[in-house]
Amino acid sequence: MKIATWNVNSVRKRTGNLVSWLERTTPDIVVLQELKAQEPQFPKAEVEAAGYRVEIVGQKGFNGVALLSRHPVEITARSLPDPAEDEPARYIEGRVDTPKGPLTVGGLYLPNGNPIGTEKFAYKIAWMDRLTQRAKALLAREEMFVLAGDYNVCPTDVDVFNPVAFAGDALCQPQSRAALRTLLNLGLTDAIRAFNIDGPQYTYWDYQAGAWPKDNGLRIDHMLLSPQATDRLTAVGIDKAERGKAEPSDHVPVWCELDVA
DNA sequence: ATGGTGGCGGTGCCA
Repeated sequence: MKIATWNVNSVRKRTGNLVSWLERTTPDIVVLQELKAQEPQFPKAEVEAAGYRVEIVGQKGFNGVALLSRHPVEITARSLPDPAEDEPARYIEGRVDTPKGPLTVGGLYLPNGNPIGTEKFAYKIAWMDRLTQRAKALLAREEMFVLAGDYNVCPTDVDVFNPVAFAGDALCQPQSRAALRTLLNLGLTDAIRAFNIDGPQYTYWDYQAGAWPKDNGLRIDHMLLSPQATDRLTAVGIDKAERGKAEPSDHVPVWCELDVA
């Protein structure tokens, strides 16, 4: 069972890249972020033609998440619990059956939080607390789950090409990192670090200032696994080559494989 | 060289 996450930065602009990547890499379940589209604007027919069921939580112009699955899926949430009336489209969660029991996949687009010292940063931290509560509820089931997406947090300075320049950024704040550790310390595993214990493993390169050719990247897209999922984790990857293609997203896909045969 | 890029929507906001 191959599970992937990708912040596509506008699904309409990325339809070609997305479909060719789906057809080439054939993940079983994919969560997408930053659709920047409402549900009717999503290229559903193209993605279905590639072999996927499509579930969308859309929003006009900003945010937007989706869950794609090659298998029957039950959507279990379209936001984190206790959403505000104007809750942004940042979370989707589904459940599929496997020979080893149910697998839940949550797709999330965590608030950026810049600039620090504003209500935007407070909202980020509050959203991380809500995500942690959701993780606790899922952990109580003692089943496989994966919380995947754009976390907008660089866990450590190793995950930042220039830690000094980013010291004041919301993605690198001690409070942001502490909130991510609180989530991890529930007993979750950062899948990429389970196979790559050190060194840069970037998933994002800014469009500006030649960040990609200079490899000035960040690791902000993560897959956090429950113990039951971690027990079946066999491989992980970052599809870095997507960043070098024409009209790329500024993020690349991150994936993991679980042996549930 | 205090800029630079990209997406949305049709101006400035967001990342």
